[in-house]
Amino acid sequence: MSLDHILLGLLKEPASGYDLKSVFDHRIRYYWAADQSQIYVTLKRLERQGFLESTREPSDKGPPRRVYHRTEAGTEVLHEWLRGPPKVGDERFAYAAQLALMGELDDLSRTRDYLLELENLLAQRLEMLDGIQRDTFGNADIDPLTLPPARFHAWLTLHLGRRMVRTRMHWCRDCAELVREREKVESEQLSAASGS
Amino acid sequence: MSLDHILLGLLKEPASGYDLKSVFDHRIRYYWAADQSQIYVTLKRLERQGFLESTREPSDKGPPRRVYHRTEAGTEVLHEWLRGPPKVGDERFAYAAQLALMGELDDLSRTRDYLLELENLLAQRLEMLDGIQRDTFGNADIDPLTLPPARFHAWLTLHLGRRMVRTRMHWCRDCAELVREREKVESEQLSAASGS
DNA sequence: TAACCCATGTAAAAGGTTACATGATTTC
DNA sequence: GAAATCATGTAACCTTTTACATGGGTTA
Repeated sequence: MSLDHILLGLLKEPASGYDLKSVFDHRIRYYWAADQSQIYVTLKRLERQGFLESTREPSDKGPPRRVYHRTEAGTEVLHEWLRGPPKVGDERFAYAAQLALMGELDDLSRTRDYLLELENLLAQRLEMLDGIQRDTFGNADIDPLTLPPARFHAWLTLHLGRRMVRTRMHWCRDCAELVREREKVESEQLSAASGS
Repeated sequence: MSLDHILLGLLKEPASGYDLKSVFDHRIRYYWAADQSQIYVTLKRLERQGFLESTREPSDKGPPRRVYHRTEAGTEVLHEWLRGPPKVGDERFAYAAQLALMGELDDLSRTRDYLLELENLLAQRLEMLDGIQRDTFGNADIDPLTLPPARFHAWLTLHLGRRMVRTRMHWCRDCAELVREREKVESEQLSAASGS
Protein backbone atom coordinates (compact mmCIF):
# COMPACT_ATOMS: atom_id res chain seq x y z
CA MET A 1 0.00 0.00 0.00
CA SER A 2 2.98 2.32 -0.34
CA LEU A 3 1.64 4.25 -3.30
CA ASP A 4 -1.13 5.56 -1.08
CA HIS A 5 1.39 6.87 1.40
CA ILE A 6 3.72 8.33 -1.20
CA LEU A 7 0.83 10.27 -2.73
CA LEU A 8 -0.20 11.52 0.69
CA GLY A 9 3.39 12.51 1.36
CA LEU A 10 3.71 14.42 -1.89
CA LEU A 11 0.47 16.24 -1.15
CA LYS A 12 1.98 18.32 1.59
CA GLU A 13 1.20 21.05 -0.94
CA PRO A 14 -1.98 20.72 -3.03
CA ALA A 15 -1.44 19.25 -6.49
CA SER A 16 -3.27 17.63 -9.39
CA GLY A 17 -2.88 14.09 -10.67
CA TYR A 18 -0.96 15.49 -13.58
CA ASP A 19 1.46 17.32 -11.29
CA LEU A 20 2.01 14.20 -9.22
CA LYS A 21 2.71 12.10 -12.28
CA SER A 22 5.44 14.48 -13.28
CA VAL A 23 6.92 14.43 -9.78
CA PHE A 24 7.04 10.63 -9.97
CA ASP A 25 8.74 10.77 -13.35
CA HIS A 26 11.25 13.44 -12.45
CA ARG A 27 12.17 12.89 -8.83
CA ILE A 28 10.91 9.55 -7.61
CA ARG A 29 11.05 6.97 -10.30
CA TYR A 30 14.45 5.69 -9.25
CA TYR A 31 12.86 4.12 -6.17
CA TRP A 32 9.16 3.98 -7.05
CA ALA A 33 7.44 4.07 -10.42
CA ALA A 34 3.74 4.77 -10.86
CA ASP A 35 1.57 4.79 -13.94
CA GLN A 36 -0.64 7.72 -14.73
CA SER A 37 -3.82 5.69 -14.65
CA GLN A 38 -2.94 4.18 -11.30
CA ILE A 39 -2.33 7.63 -9.84
CA TYR A 40 -5.73 8.95 -10.92
CA VAL A 41 -7.57 5.89 -9.62
CA THR A 42 -5.71 5.94 -6.31
CA LEU A 43 -6.33 9.65 -5.74
CA LYS A 44 -10.01 9.05 -6.29
CA ARG A 45 -10.04 6.23 -3.77
CA LEU A 46 -8.10 8.24 -1.20
CA GLU A 47 -10.70 10.96 -1.52
CA ARG A 48 -13.50 8.44 -1.06
CA GLN A 49 -11.71 7.20 2.05
CA GLY A 50 -11.57 10.72 3.44
CA PHE A 51 -7.77 11.15 3.27
CA LEU A 52 -7.92 13.73 0.48
CA GLU A 53 -10.30 16.40 -0.75
CA SER A 54 -10.35 17.93 -4.20
CA THR A 55 -11.43 21.11 -5.90
CA ARG A 56 -11.78 21.68 -9.60
CA GLU A 57 -9.78 24.66 -10.79
CA PRO A 58 -9.44 26.25 -14.23
CA SER A 59 -6.08 25.88 -15.93
CA ASP A 60 -4.06 28.41 -17.93
CA LYS A 61 -3.45 25.88 -20.64
CA GLY A 62 -5.73 22.97 -21.20
CA PRO A 63 -8.72 21.53 -19.40
CA PRO A 64 -9.65 22.26 -15.77
CA ARG A 65 -7.49 20.63 -13.13
CA ARG A 66 -8.66 18.57 -10.16
CA VAL A 67 -6.46 19.77 -7.31
CA TYR A 68 -6.14 17.50 -4.28
CA HIS A 69 -5.22 18.46 -0.77
CA ARG A 70 -4.68 16.32 2.28
CA THR A 71 -7.22 16.15 5.09
CA GLU A 72 -6.29 15.75 8.75
CA ALA A 73 -7.18 12.08 8.54
CA GLY A 74 -4.79 11.83 5.60
CA THR A 75 -1.99 13.50 7.52
CA GLU A 76 -2.62 11.12 10.38
CA VAL A 77 -2.26 7.92 8.33
CA LEU A 78 0.79 9.33 6.60
CA HIS A 79 2.54 10.16 9.88
CA GLU A 80 1.66 6.76 11.27
CA TRP A 81 3.40 5.20 8.28
CA LEU A 82 6.39 7.52 8.60
CA ARG A 83 6.72 6.58 12.29
CA GLY A 84 6.36 2.90 11.54
CA PRO A 85 9.13 0.37 10.93
CA PRO A 86 11.23 0.45 7.75
CA LYS A 87 9.57 -1.55 5.01
CA VAL A 88 12.34 -3.79 3.78
CA GLY A 89 12.56 -7.22 2.24
CA ASP A 90 10.01 -7.36 -0.58
CA GLU A 91 12.28 -6.16 -3.35
CA ARG A 92 12.27 -8.08 -6.60
CA PHE A 93 15.21 -8.08 -8.97
CA ALA A 94 14.31 -9.71 -12.24
CA TYR A 95 17.83 -9.25 -13.59
CA ALA A 96 19.22 -11.25 -10.67
CA ALA A 97 16.81 -14.06 -11.46
CA GLN A 98 17.93 -14.03 -15.08
CA LEU A 99 21.56 -14.32 -14.12
CA ALA A 100 20.97 -16.99 -11.51
CA LEU A 101 19.20 -19.20 -14.05
CA MET A 102 21.54 -18.45 -16.94
CA GLY A 103 23.81 -21.37 -16.06
CA GLU A 104 21.40 -23.56 -17.98
CA LEU A 105 22.50 -21.99 -21.26
CA ASP A 106 26.05 -23.14 -20.50
CA ASP A 107 27.40 -20.27 -22.56
CA LEU A 108 29.85 -18.12 -20.66
CA SER A 109 30.19 -15.55 -23.42
CA ARG A 110 26.46 -14.91 -23.11
CA THR A 111 26.86 -14.42 -19.35
CA ARG A 112 29.69 -11.98 -19.92
CA ASP A 113 27.72 -10.04 -22.54
CA TYR A 114 24.79 -9.95 -20.16
CA LEU A 115 26.89 -8.47 -17.38
CA LEU A 116 28.34 -5.81 -19.65
CA GLU A 117 24.92 -4.92 -21.02
CA LEU A 118 23.64 -4.64 -17.47
CA GLU A 119 26.53 -2.36 -16.62
CA ASN A 120 25.57 -0.11 -19.51
CA LEU A 121 21.97 0.08 -18.38
CA LEU A 122 23.13 0.92 -14.88
CA ALA A 123 25.36 3.65 -16.27
CA GLN A 124 22.30 5.17 -17.92
CA ARG A 125 20.52 4.94 -14.61
CA LEU A 126 23.36 6.74 -12.89
CA GLU A 127 23.06 9.53 -15.45
CA MET A 128 19.39 9.77 -14.64
CA LEU A 129 20.26 10.10 -10.96
CA ASP A 130 22.81 12.79 -11.81
CA GLY A 131 20.07 14.61 -13.66
CA ILE A 132 17.77 14.43 -10.65
CA GLN A 133 20.58 15.73 -8.47
CA ARG A 134 21.22 18.66 -10.79
CA ASP A 135 17.52 19.48 -10.98
CA THR A 136 17.07 19.29 -7.24
CA PHE A 137 20.32 20.64 -5.84
CA GLY A 138 22.08 22.42 -8.68
CA ASN A 139 25.41 21.69 -10.29
CA ALA A 140 27.83 22.37 -7.47
CA ASP A 141 28.40 19.88 -4.67
CA ILE A 142 26.25 21.08 -1.84
CA ASP A 143 26.67 20.47 1.86
CA PRO A 144 23.60 18.46 2.92
CA LEU A 145 23.77 19.99 6.39
CA THR A 146 22.68 23.35 4.99
CA LEU A 147 19.50 22.04 3.34
CA PRO A 148 16.00 22.46 4.77
CA PRO A 149 14.51 19.25 6.26
CA ALA A 150 12.51 18.01 3.27
CA ARG A 151 15.42 18.49 0.86
CA PHE A 152 17.85 16.99 3.35
CA HIS A 153 15.82 13.80 3.37
CA ALA A 154 15.58 13.84 -0.42
CA TRP A 155 19.37 14.17 -0.50
CA LEU A 156 19.86 11.15 1.76
CA THR A 157 17.61 9.07 -0.48
CA LEU A 158 19.30 10.15 -3.68
CA HIS A 159 22.65 9.40 -2.09
CA LEU A 160 21.45 5.84 -1.46
CA GLY A 161 20.31 5.48 -5.04
CA ARG A 162 23.69 6.56 -6.35
CA ARG A 163 25.61 4.26 -4.05
CA MET A 164 23.50 1.28 -4.95
CA VAL A 165 23.88 1.84 -8.67
CA ARG A 166 27.63 2.21 -8.30
CA THR A 167 27.87 -0.97 -6.25
CA ARG A 168 25.98 -2.87 -8.90
CA MET A 169 28.20 -1.47 -11.64
CA HIS A 170 31.33 -2.55 -9.81
CA TRP A 171 29.82 -5.96 -9.28
CA CYS A 172 29.10 -6.24 -13.02
CA ARG A 173 32.70 -5.47 -13.80
CA ASP A 174 34.15 -7.83 -11.21
CA CYS A 175 31.87 -10.64 -12.31
CA ALA A 176 32.59 -10.10 -16.00
CA GLU A 177 36.28 -10.41 -15.13
CA LEU A 178 35.61 -13.66 -13.24
CA VAL A 179 33.70 -15.00 -16.22
CA ARG A 180 36.60 -14.13 -18.49
CA GLU A 181 38.95 -16.11 -16.26
CA ARG A 182 36.57 -19.03 -16.35
CA GLU A 183 36.45 -18.88 -20.12
CA LYS A 184 40.24 -18.99 -20.19
CA VAL A 185 40.33 -22.03 -17.94
CA GLU A 186 37.71 -23.71 -20.10
CA SER A 187 39.55 -23.12 -23.36
CA GLU A 188 42.80 -24.39 -21.82
CA GLN A 189 41.06 -27.56 -20.74
CA LEU A 190 39.71 -27.96 -24.24
CA SER A 191 43.06 -27.57 -25.92
CA ALA A 192 44.69 -29.86 -23.35
CA ALA A 193 42.05 -32.48 -24.09
CA SER A 194 42.51 -32.24 -27.85
CA GLY A 195 46.28 -32.20 -27.50
CA SER A 196 46.47 -35.32 -25.34
CA MET B 1 5.90 -11.99 -15.83
CA SER B 2 9.16 -13.02 -14.23
CA LEU B 3 7.64 -15.55 -11.87
CA ASP B 4 6.70 -17.64 -14.89
CA HIS B 5 10.27 -17.66 -16.08
CA ILE B 6 11.75 -18.35 -12.67
CA LEU B 7 9.46 -21.35 -12.25
CA LEU B 8 10.43 -22.63 -15.68
CA GLY B 9 14.07 -22.11 -14.80
CA LEU B 10 13.77 -24.03 -11.56
CA LEU B 11 12.04 -26.86 -13.37
CA LYS B 12 15.18 -28.00 -15.13
CA GLU B 13 14.56 -31.02 -12.89
CA PRO B 14 10.95 -32.09 -12.26
CA ALA B 15 9.48 -30.82 -8.99
CA SER B 16 6.20 -30.25 -7.18
CA GLY B 17 4.69 -26.93 -6.12
CA TYR B 18 5.69 -27.77 -2.59
CA ASP B 19 9.31 -28.36 -3.61
CA LEU B 20 9.40 -25.09 -5.52
CA LYS B 21 7.98 -23.14 -2.63
CA SER B 22 10.78 -24.37 -0.44
CA VAL B 23 13.37 -23.48 -3.07
CA PHE B 24 11.98 -19.95 -3.15
CA ASP B 25 12.12 -19.71 0.62
CA HIS B 26 15.59 -21.14 0.98
CA ARG B 27 17.56 -19.97 -2.01
CA ILE B 28 15.73 -17.27 -3.89
CA ARG B 29 13.78 -15.07 -1.58
CA TYR B 30 16.55 -12.49 -1.30
CA TYR B 31 15.85 -11.40 -4.87
CA TRP B 32 12.35 -12.77 -5.53
CA ALA B 33 9.61 -13.76 -3.11
CA ALA B 34 6.63 -15.88 -4.10
CA ASP B 35 3.60 -16.98 -2.14
CA GLN B 36 2.57 -20.60 -2.02
CA SER B 37 -0.84 -19.92 -3.53
CA GLN B 38 0.65 -17.91 -6.35
CA ILE B 39 3.03 -20.73 -7.18
CA TYR B 40 0.25 -23.33 -7.42
CA VAL B 41 -1.93 -21.08 -9.57
CA THR B 42 0.94 -20.16 -11.87
CA LEU B 43 2.04 -23.77 -12.34
CA LYS B 44 -1.49 -24.66 -13.33
CA ARG B 45 -1.59 -21.85 -15.86
CA LEU B 46 1.82 -22.75 -17.31
CA GLU B 47 0.55 -26.28 -17.81
CA ARG B 48 -2.59 -24.96 -19.53
CA GLN B 49 -0.33 -22.89 -21.78
CA GLY B 50 1.66 -25.95 -22.71
CA PHE B 51 4.94 -24.94 -21.06
CA LEU B 52 4.72 -27.61 -18.35
CA GLU B 53 3.23 -31.06 -17.94
CA SER B 54 2.43 -32.79 -14.69
CA THR B 55 2.04 -36.27 -13.31
CA ARG B 56 0.51 -37.24 -10.01
CA GLU B 57 2.84 -39.34 -7.90
CA PRO B 58 2.41 -40.99 -4.50
CA SER B 59 4.41 -39.55 -1.65
CA ASP B 60 6.29 -41.27 1.17
CA LYS B 61 4.82 -38.90 3.69
CA GLY B 62 1.55 -37.13 3.10
CA PRO B 63 -0.82 -36.77 0.18
CA PRO B 64 0.13 -37.48 -3.45
CA ARG B 65 2.32 -34.93 -5.17
CA ARG B 66 1.75 -33.26 -8.52
CA VAL B 67 5.15 -33.27 -10.17
CA TYR B 68 5.75 -30.81 -13.00
CA HIS B 69 8.27 -31.04 -15.78
CA ARG B 70 9.11 -28.62 -18.52
CA THR B 71 8.02 -29.19 -22.10
CA GLU B 72 10.07 -28.16 -25.12
CA ALA B 73 7.87 -25.12 -25.56
CA GLY B 74 8.63 -24.21 -21.94
CA THR B 75 12.35 -24.55 -22.48
CA GLU B 76 12.03 -22.37 -25.54
CA VAL B 77 10.35 -19.44 -23.79
CA LEU B 78 12.75 -19.74 -20.87
CA HIS B 79 15.81 -19.56 -23.12
CA GLU B 80 14.32 -16.66 -25.02
CA TRP B 81 14.02 -14.80 -21.73
CA LEU B 82 17.53 -15.77 -20.66
CA ARG B 83 18.91 -14.50 -23.97
CA GLY B 84 16.92 -11.30 -23.74
CA PRO B 85 18.03 -7.96 -22.31
CA PRO B 86 18.56 -7.50 -18.54
CA LYS B 87 15.32 -6.52 -16.86
CA VAL B 88 16.30 -3.51 -14.83
CA GLY B 89 14.58 -0.37 -13.65
CA ASP B 90 11.30 -1.40 -12.08
CA GLU B 91 12.53 -1.91 -8.54
CA ARG B 92 10.47 -0.45 -5.72
CA PHE B 93 11.98 0.48 -2.40
CA ALA B 94 9.32 1.37 0.13
CA TYR B 95 11.91 2.18 2.78
CA ALA B 96 13.46 4.79 0.49
CA ALA B 97 10.06 6.42 0.04
CA GLN B 98 9.58 6.52 3.78
CA LEU B 99 12.88 8.23 4.32
CA ALA B 100 12.40 10.69 1.48
CA LEU B 101 9.09 11.84 2.93
CA MET B 102 10.19 11.80 6.56
CA GLY B 103 11.31 15.42 6.43
CA GLU B 104 7.72 16.36 7.03
CA LEU B 105 7.93 15.07 10.60
CA ASP B 106 10.74 17.56 11.23
CA ASP B 107 12.16 15.25 13.88
CA LEU B 108 15.78 14.36 13.28
CA SER B 109 15.95 11.91 16.16
CA ARG B 110 13.22 9.92 14.44
CA THR B 111 15.21 9.94 11.21
CA ARG B 112 18.28 8.71 13.05
CA ASP B 113 16.34 5.97 14.83
CA TYR B 114 14.86 4.96 11.50
CA LEU B 115 18.27 4.62 9.90
CA LEU B 116 19.62 2.55 12.78
CA GLU B 117 16.55 0.32 12.74
CA LEU B 118 16.99 -0.14 9.00
CA GLU B 119 20.63 -1.07 9.55
CA ASN B 120 19.53 -3.74 12.01
CA LEU B 121 17.04 -5.19 9.57
CA LEU B 122 19.72 -5.24 6.90
CA ALA B 123 22.09 -7.01 9.27
CA GLN B 124 19.45 -9.72 9.69
CA ARG B 125 19.20 -9.91 5.93
CA LEU B 126 22.94 -10.34 5.65
CA GLU B 127 22.74 -13.23 8.09
CA MET B 128 20.09 -14.79 5.92
CA LEU B 129 22.41 -14.46 2.93
CA ASP B 130 25.24 -16.02 4.94
CA GLY B 131 22.90 -18.90 5.70
CA ILE B 132 22.11 -19.37 2.02
CA GLN B 133 25.80 -19.31 1.24
CA ARG B 134 26.54 -21.95 3.85
CA ASP B 135 23.68 -24.13 2.63
CA THR B 136 24.73 -23.82 -0.98
CA PHE B 137 28.52 -23.71 -0.88
CA GLY B 138 29.54 -24.90 2.57
CA ASN B 139 31.41 -23.09 5.29
CA ALA B 140 34.80 -22.56 3.71
CA ASP B 141 35.41 -19.82 1.17
CA ILE B 142 35.21 -21.53 -2.16
CA ASP B 143 36.78 -20.50 -5.42
CA PRO B 144 33.87 -19.74 -7.78
CA LEU B 145 35.97 -20.79 -10.74
CA THR B 146 35.79 -24.40 -9.62
CA LEU B 147 31.98 -24.57 -9.47
CA PRO B 148 29.78 -26.19 -12.13
CA PRO B 149 27.89 -23.68 -14.35
CA ALA B 150 24.56 -23.53 -12.48
CA ARG B 151 26.23 -23.08 -9.11
CA PHE B 152 28.67 -20.56 -10.54
CA HIS B 153 25.76 -18.39 -11.62
CA ALA B 154 24.08 -18.82 -8.25
CA TRP B 155 27.33 -17.70 -6.65
CA LEU B 156 27.49 -14.54 -8.78
CA THR B 157 23.94 -13.66 -7.80
CA LEU B 158 24.50 -14.27 -4.11
CA HIS B 159 27.62 -12.18 -4.30
CA LEU B 160 25.52 -9.30 -5.65
CA GLY B 161 23.01 -9.69 -2.86
CA ARG B 162 25.72 -9.50 -0.23
CA ARG B 163 27.36 -6.46 -1.76
CA MET B 164 24.10 -4.60 -2.01
CA VAL B 165 23.15 -5.29 1.58
CA ARG B 166 26.57 -4.16 2.76
CA THR B 167 26.38 -0.97 0.71
CA ARG B 168 23.02 -0.17 2.24
CA MET B 169 24.32 -0.83 5.73
CA HIS B 170 27.24 1.52 5.20
CA TRP B 171 24.89 4.12 3.84
CA CYS B 172 22.70 3.79 6.96
CA ARG B 173 25.69 4.40 9.16
CA ASP B 174 27.01 7.34 7.17
CA CYS B 175 23.60 8.97 7.04
CA ALA B 176 22.96 8.44 10.74
CA GLU B 177 26.27 10.20 11.38
CA LEU B 178 25.21 13.08 9.12
CA VAL B 179 21.93 13.35 10.98
CA ARG B 180 23.78 13.45 14.28
CA GLU B 181 25.87 16.37 12.99
CA ARG B 182 22.74 18.14 11.91
CA GLU B 183 21.21 17.64 15.31
CA LYS B 184 24.31 19.18 16.87
CA VAL B 185 24.09 22.22 14.59
CA GLU B 186 20.41 22.57 15.42
CA SER B 187 20.88 22.44 19.17
CA GLU B 188 23.71 24.98 18.94
CA GLN B 189 21.46 27.33 17.01
CA LEU B 190 18.78 26.89 19.66
CA SER B 191 21.09 27.66 22.55
CA ALA B 192 22.57 30.63 20.69
CA ALA B 193 19.06 32.00 20.13
CA SER B 194 18.04 31.57 23.76
CA GLY B 195 21.36 33.02 24.96
CA SER B 196 21.18 36.21 22.85
C1' DT C 1 -0.67 21.35 -39.91
C1' DA C 2 1.65 18.23 -37.19
C1' DA C 3 3.57 17.30 -32.94
C1' DC C 4 3.71 18.11 -28.28
C1' DC C 5 2.11 19.48 -23.78
C1' DC C 6 -1.80 20.07 -20.79
C1' DA C 7 -5.28 17.32 -18.34
C1' DT C 8 -8.69 14.09 -17.34
C1' DG C 9 -10.40 9.67 -17.01
C1' DT C 10 -12.33 4.29 -17.96
C1' DA C 11 -11.84 -0.70 -18.50
C1' DA C 12 -9.93 -5.16 -19.00
C1' DA C 13 -6.52 -8.19 -17.76
C1' DA C 14 -2.62 -9.72 -15.29
C1' DG C 15 -0.09 -10.27 -11.17
C1' DG C 16 0.17 -10.74 -6.17
C1' DT C 17 -1.57 -11.05 -1.14
C1' DT C 18 -4.27 -12.88 2.51
C1' DA C 19 -7.22 -16.00 4.37
C1' DC C 20 -9.37 -20.26 4.38
C1' DA C 21 -9.92 -25.43 3.88
C1' DT C 22 -8.39 -30.24 4.19
C1' DG C 23 -6.01 -34.15 5.79
C1' DA C 24 -2.13 -37.65 6.34
C1' DT C 25 2.29 -38.73 8.69
C1' DT C 26 6.04 -38.00 11.71
C1' DT C 27 8.31 -36.39 15.84
C1' DC C 28 8.45 -34.86 20.63
C1' DG D 1 -1.83 -35.89 22.30
C1' DA D 2 0.15 -31.70 20.23
C1' DA D 3 2.96 -29.65 16.94
C1' DA D 4 5.47 -29.74 12.82
C1' DT D 5 5.97 -31.22 8.15
C1' DC D 6 4.09 -32.86 3.91
C1' DA D 7 0.92 -31.56 0.25
C1' DT D 8 -2.79 -29.59 -2.38
C1' DG D 9 -5.82 -26.23 -3.56
C1' DT D 10 -9.87 -22.15 -3.76
C1' DA D 11 -11.68 -17.42 -3.24
C1' DA D 12 -11.80 -12.72 -2.33
C1' DC D 13 -9.43 -8.90 -2.64
C1' DC D 14 -5.95 -5.56 -3.81
C1' DT D 15 -2.35 -3.68 -6.93
C1' DT D 16 -0.34 -2.89 -11.28
C1' DT D 17 -0.08 -2.83 -16.32
C1' DT D 18 -1.75 -1.87 -20.80
C1' DA D 19 -4.71 0.05 -23.78
C1' DC D 20 -8.14 3.15 -25.01
C1' DA D 21 -10.66 7.72 -25.26
C1' DT D 22 -11.07 12.77 -25.41
C1' DG D 23 -9.95 17.44 -26.46
C1' DG D 24 -7.99 22.32 -26.01
C1' DG D 25 -3.76 25.19 -26.43
C1' DT D 26 1.17 26.07 -27.98
C1' DT D 27 5.11 25.77 -30.84
C1' DA D 28 7.85 24.71 -34.95
